[in-house]
Amino acid sequence: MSLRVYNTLTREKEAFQTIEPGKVSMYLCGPTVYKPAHIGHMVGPVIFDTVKRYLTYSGYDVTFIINITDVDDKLINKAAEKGTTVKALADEMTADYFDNLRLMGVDTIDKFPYATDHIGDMLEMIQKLIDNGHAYPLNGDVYFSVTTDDDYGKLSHRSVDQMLAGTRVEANDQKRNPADFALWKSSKAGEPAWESPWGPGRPGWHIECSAMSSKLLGDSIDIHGGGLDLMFPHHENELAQSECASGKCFVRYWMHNGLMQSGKNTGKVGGQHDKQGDTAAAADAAEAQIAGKLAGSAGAESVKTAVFAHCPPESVRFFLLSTHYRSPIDFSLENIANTAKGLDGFYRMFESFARITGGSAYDLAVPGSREQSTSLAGLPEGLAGELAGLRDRFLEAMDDDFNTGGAIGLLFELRRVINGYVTQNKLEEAATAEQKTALTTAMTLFRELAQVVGVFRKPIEKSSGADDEFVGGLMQLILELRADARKEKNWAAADKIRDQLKALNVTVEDVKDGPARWSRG
RNA sequence: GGUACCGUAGCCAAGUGGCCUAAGGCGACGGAUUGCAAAUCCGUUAUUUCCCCGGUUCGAAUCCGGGCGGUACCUCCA
Repeated sequence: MSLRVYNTLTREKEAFQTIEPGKVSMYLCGPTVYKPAHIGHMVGPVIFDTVKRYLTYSGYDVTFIINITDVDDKLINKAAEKGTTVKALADEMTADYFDNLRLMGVDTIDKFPYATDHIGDMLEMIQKLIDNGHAYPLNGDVYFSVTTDDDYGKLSHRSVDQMLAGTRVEANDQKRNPADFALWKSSKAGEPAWESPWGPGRPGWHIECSAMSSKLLGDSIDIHGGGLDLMFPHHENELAQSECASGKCFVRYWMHNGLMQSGKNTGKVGGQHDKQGDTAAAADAAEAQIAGKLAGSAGAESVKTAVFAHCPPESVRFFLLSTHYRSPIDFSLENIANTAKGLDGFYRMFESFARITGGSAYDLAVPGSREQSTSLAGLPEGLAGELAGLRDRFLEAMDDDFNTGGAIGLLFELRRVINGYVTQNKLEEAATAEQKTALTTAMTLFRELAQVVGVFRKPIEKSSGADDEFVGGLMQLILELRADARKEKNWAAADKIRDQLKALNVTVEDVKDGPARWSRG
């Protein structure tokens, strides 16, 4: 079985074949950095980070780029509103975006190009489009002429006529066709401006992605990703510009992820771009609600304060990946809490592993490629068979258009197999060297597959309270007193201590021999 | 109005022509274990069924048609 990818252009799953053997170029539309990142901004990066991980694991050499759009009308307006400069605002919001990506475990991006660093490339592309008759200047602006492109509309599968049918188009426009879109906009006084053959101005939306993609990855790339909301007009326009400029196929596989929605308050919470006026307003409203619900305060707020304060980033990542990337996903605290409960079982498995082997599951040397996958030789036959079967199913799921939901289901099954091995052989009580080796091998395979989807890579920060010397000492004392009571079969006292601690959100677990375990939260 | 997507158990969710007498998680119930718990393991939890109605097919959750319900997009400039 080999990799198949759903291509928005053809609306079909296609066998994955790269332009250059063994190499993959990926471009994902990043944010316009005019406000703090919201939870919807994290969807695309997490998904495509996972796509890159799997491609890398499968042996490809992947180059992955996410752009930062740091010049745009909204940015200009917002900066003016806040009494700051466009640059200062963009820098601040970019830093916030990066912070959130890091917390989500998104760290496979090779480069974040900034639109303002590539104005020259954009001017070049615009000039080329004018030269070959696909664009025309008009009063200091430059427009792309959609009627010169026979293919226009092939991505979103609609014709220019259809698009105009439902919209109120003001006819008193000098554009050749109402559907023509701006490549370059003349600037008004006080606005950020760059010199151009058509006078001072700034790039239109869309051109930055075309220019940077072709500059950094070449005229033809393998994968272009983004939220479903970007399919039209953004990607359609990018596609038109790029192919008209280069005369080559712009993108082999267009991949669009579903958008996040917020429970009852349905509607878009956010794709990767919130560049359109009306939808941005709707997104703001939805976002304000979420932020309000989560943080107890209204208004747009960064993910790290609005969301991560309530649910660990790993649970959010796991949640995003537990459904198919093309499906919409409902964001709610309840759903995340459900996911978090599932994760707890994995963390406990790691703790059990540490008790038995004396080592951390996180420190295992994990194979980074499918070819060098963990060897199951020497394992008990039944165990090896089960693990091998689950690995095959996991890879099959990922090969089928990155079915992370199915793959994560297999992670749960893997957990059950490992826990079963531990329980059946009573490894917590005593384990032979051979059994420890077998357990370590099984855990290595688990981590190998988990890192493919980017989870369980680092120990989570657990506020167990054990790191606090005072609390630790206190707990030790309390549990010793309880152990004494249990020795005397004074169950009333022992249960009272355990119940009262439970009321304080401290869970006590008795262990057959040795001190009881406790955890907080 | 146009263009798409979606509708699987109490909830989340995979599966998109036969291996489906439909993964997995959460929850619930029963058992092992425990002084009792917790954790873990085992079992049960959609049983002419995959929103409804028709059709294609030897065979459909999966394809086609029609309903019903939900969602998104139809830019910038003005």
